[in-house]
This record gives sequence, C-alpha cells and structure tokens, in this order.
Amino acid sequence: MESSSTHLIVQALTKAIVEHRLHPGSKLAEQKLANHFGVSRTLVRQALLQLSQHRLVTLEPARGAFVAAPSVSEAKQVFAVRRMLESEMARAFVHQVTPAKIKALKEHIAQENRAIELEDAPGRTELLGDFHVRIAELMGNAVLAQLLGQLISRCALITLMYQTTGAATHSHDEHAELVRAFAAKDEKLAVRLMNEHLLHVEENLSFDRKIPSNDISMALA
Amino acid sequence: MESSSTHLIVQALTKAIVEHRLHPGSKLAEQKLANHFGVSRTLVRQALLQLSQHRLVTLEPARGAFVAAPSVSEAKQVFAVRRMLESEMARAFVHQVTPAKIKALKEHIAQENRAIELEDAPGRTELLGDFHVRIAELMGNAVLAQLLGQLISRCALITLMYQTTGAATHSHDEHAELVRAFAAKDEKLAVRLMNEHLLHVEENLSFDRKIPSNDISMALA
DNA sequence: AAAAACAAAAGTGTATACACATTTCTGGCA
DNA sequence: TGCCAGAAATGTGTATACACTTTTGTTTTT
Repeated sequence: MESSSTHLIVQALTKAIVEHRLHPGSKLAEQKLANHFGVSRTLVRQALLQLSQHRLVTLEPARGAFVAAPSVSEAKQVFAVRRMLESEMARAFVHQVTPAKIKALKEHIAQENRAIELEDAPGRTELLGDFHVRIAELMGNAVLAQLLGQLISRCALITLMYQTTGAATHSHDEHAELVRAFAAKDEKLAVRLMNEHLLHVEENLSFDRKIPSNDISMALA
Repeated sequence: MESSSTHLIVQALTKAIVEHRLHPGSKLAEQKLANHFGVSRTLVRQALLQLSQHRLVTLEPARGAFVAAPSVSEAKQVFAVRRMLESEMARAFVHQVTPAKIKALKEHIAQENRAIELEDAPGRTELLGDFHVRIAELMGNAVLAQLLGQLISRCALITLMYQTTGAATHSHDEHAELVRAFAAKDEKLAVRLMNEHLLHVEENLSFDRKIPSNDISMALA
C-alpha cells in the first residue's frame, strides 16, 4: 500500500466526501486544501486528479474542482452495473464457501449491528458498503474487490444523502439473510437475494432533493 | 470529452502500450517523455499518474514509472470479473435488442473482418475488444461502457502479447455467433456464449513467455 | 581480478513562480 | 435603483527550480 502524501490527501477527501461532510457541488480550491494539509498545491492537484478518476470530484477546465454531484441516470447506471457484477459474484461465492468465510461475514454483520445501534451514521454506511467488498476479498479476487470498492464509494455519494436509519437496518437484515443462503450453499437463493437487495437499496433512494454547498475548512476540521 | 494536453499524452501512451510498442517492464522516464511530447515534466507526471490508476503503468516510489506487467493471477482475476460482468450484460442486452442495435453490431463485426483480412494486428485487437464495449454503449450505460473499456485495455496488455491470428479469428467467429443469439433474443444461449467466449479468450493465452524491454523514443516515433 | 567504497550522473518528489482565465468588486451610466 | 464596464483579486495551468534518492561509473583495496 502506498502511503505517500498524495494518498493521504485522497483518503482524507474521500472520507469527507463519502461521509458527507463535503457536499456535492462544493468548490475544492487548491490553495485552501494545500494550506489545510500543509503541503503545496502540487500534491493537492495530484489528489484531485485521482479523485476525479474515481468520479468523486469533477474537474471543470480553468474553473477548478468540485465535489461530484452524480445525476440520477448516472446513479442508476452504477446500480445496474453493481447488480450485474454482484449477482454473479454471489453465484461464484456460493461455490467456494468455507466455514471460515462464513464466520468472517458473520463477524462483519455483528459490526454492522453495533454501528446501527450506536446510530453511528458514517460508520454504518461504510460498513454496509464494505460488506460487499468483504465478499470480493474473501473470494481472493483483489481486482474485483477494488472495482467494487470504487463503485460503492461512488454510490455512497448518493446513498448517504438519502439513506435513512430504517433503510440501513433493512440492508443489514438482508445481509444476514444473504449469509444464511451462502452458508446453505443455495446458489439460486443467494443470487436472487443479492439482486433484490441491491434493488431495495436503489429503491430506497429518493432522487429529488436539494443539497446546500459547504465550506472546506469546516468540513475537514 | 476533455482534450487537454495531459489527456493527449495519456491517449498516446495508452495506445503505445496496448499496441505493444512499449513492452511491459519498460522504464518511462519523465524527462524523456516530456522532451518527446514537448511539454514539461508536470504534464507527463499527471499522465503517468492517470495511467497508473488504469493499471497500465506501475509507479515505484523514487524509482519511476514502468509499463505494467500484470501477473498471471491478476490477469485471471480480470478475466473472472469480465465473465461476471459480461455474462449479465449479455442477459440484459437480450431484453432490449432492437433491429438498429443488431445492425450496429453486425457493422462492427464487418469491421473486425476487414482488420483480420488485412492482418492489421493492432487494429484487430482494438476492434475485438471494442465489440464488448460497443454492447455496453448500445445499452445506454456509460458507466458500464467505461468500466469495461478499462478492464479490456488492461487485458490487452496481456492478450496482445500472446494472441495469435488463429485465436483472433476464433474470437471473431464467436462474436458473430453471439450476435445471432442476440437477434434471436435467446437469453440462455447468449449468456452461455458470452461466458464460453471469454473462457476461450483466456484459454488461448500462454502465460509463460519472456518479454524484452524497449526504448521509448523508438516506440513512440 | 573481484569486490567494496566512493564520486558523478541521472531521475524522482515537492515547492515555487508566473502567465492567463475566471470571478468578484467597484464606479459610472441610464 | 438597476445594469453594464472595467479593474482588482483570486484561482487555475504549466514550467522551472532544487533537495534528495537511486543508479551508474570509477577508483581503491584486498
């Protein structure tokens, strides 16, 4: 893992965006970020470039960087891709389950539980997303895990805006159900549950809200 | 589409890598590239950073950039992801075929044909990969199309090294078969053909070769 | 002659400088 | 008052500078 200065900035900004401390549309001025992180604009620019590739920020020529505000249609496309990818991931996972893997997933779900009970919204959302990445990791497919991670943080920009506690516990329940299907090695059921789960997540989003912009130094403090 | 200076460099290098004019492992010295493109190191660095995110180059701290040399296991993971994604893409595509879309795919296949007859290896490989991206585009899912494009150019680093003319025509035939299944709206067949097609592509790679390094100015001339 | 130590060269990592574009502010004019 | 024009301020885009690291080549030592 690269732990360069640039990477730290990327992580910090990603966290701030995904945890919704930086709102979609907010301007990310290079010098302000540079001051905040105590580095030169050079490193900030590198970080912003990376984030724009992850689609968490958009770069407008000669105008600067802004926190991305994915359109409804883009969000739906991302979810469509997730359903394609993850339903097949579920199918493949069933064929390689082991007691250890089930145990790992159950532990993850226990963590989700804690976050939900504590009403820890950022931690909750992170864990709910990581569940899917964890499956990919347990399959030993790093490429899949990384891809999924990006898709999910891209979704997070949207889901976090609208996901309520109710929707969160619903997701959590479906994760548990999914793990039971895995444990039973029931391929068809697992695939169906994953598909429905993702459809539910998507349905629970209300695609029509206004989001106020925000100040950088506030959000990163 | 952004047509900034940086983007032009990314495209030029991507093309050179995918077309195998720059061999895996080759050093990409910043100043040499800067001289070649007539810009400063700044822009070259940005381009290399982007390419490293696309996994076409690897950045070694304090040592520089090198054309990526994906490991066998990484290649297999990429193919596994492609099978997951594309078999479901095929399924979804069947449910939204139109005569116009079939026509578009047939035209693409005609292009493939020309490239194969002309023994135009780079063009051939590009077209064979683009076939899959074209499907995603016809589905109107830009996210899917972009994701697939990256996966495929990542594969290209490998396939191009080992793919023979024979394998290429084989791929081409399977594309045609796939389109027939689409036209017949035969979901099961389309999904199966796509899966088998990708398995064949993967099987046709021989994962044990030596690749010589290469010089920059030669390759880009 | 081979290996180790040192010196020179080349290259990367980060900061800074400056040209140019955009935004914001101000003053004049209708 | 409201609006437009122009000027100051702010901010981005690219080049350059410089410290530090790696590599390469040379000399010394065994």
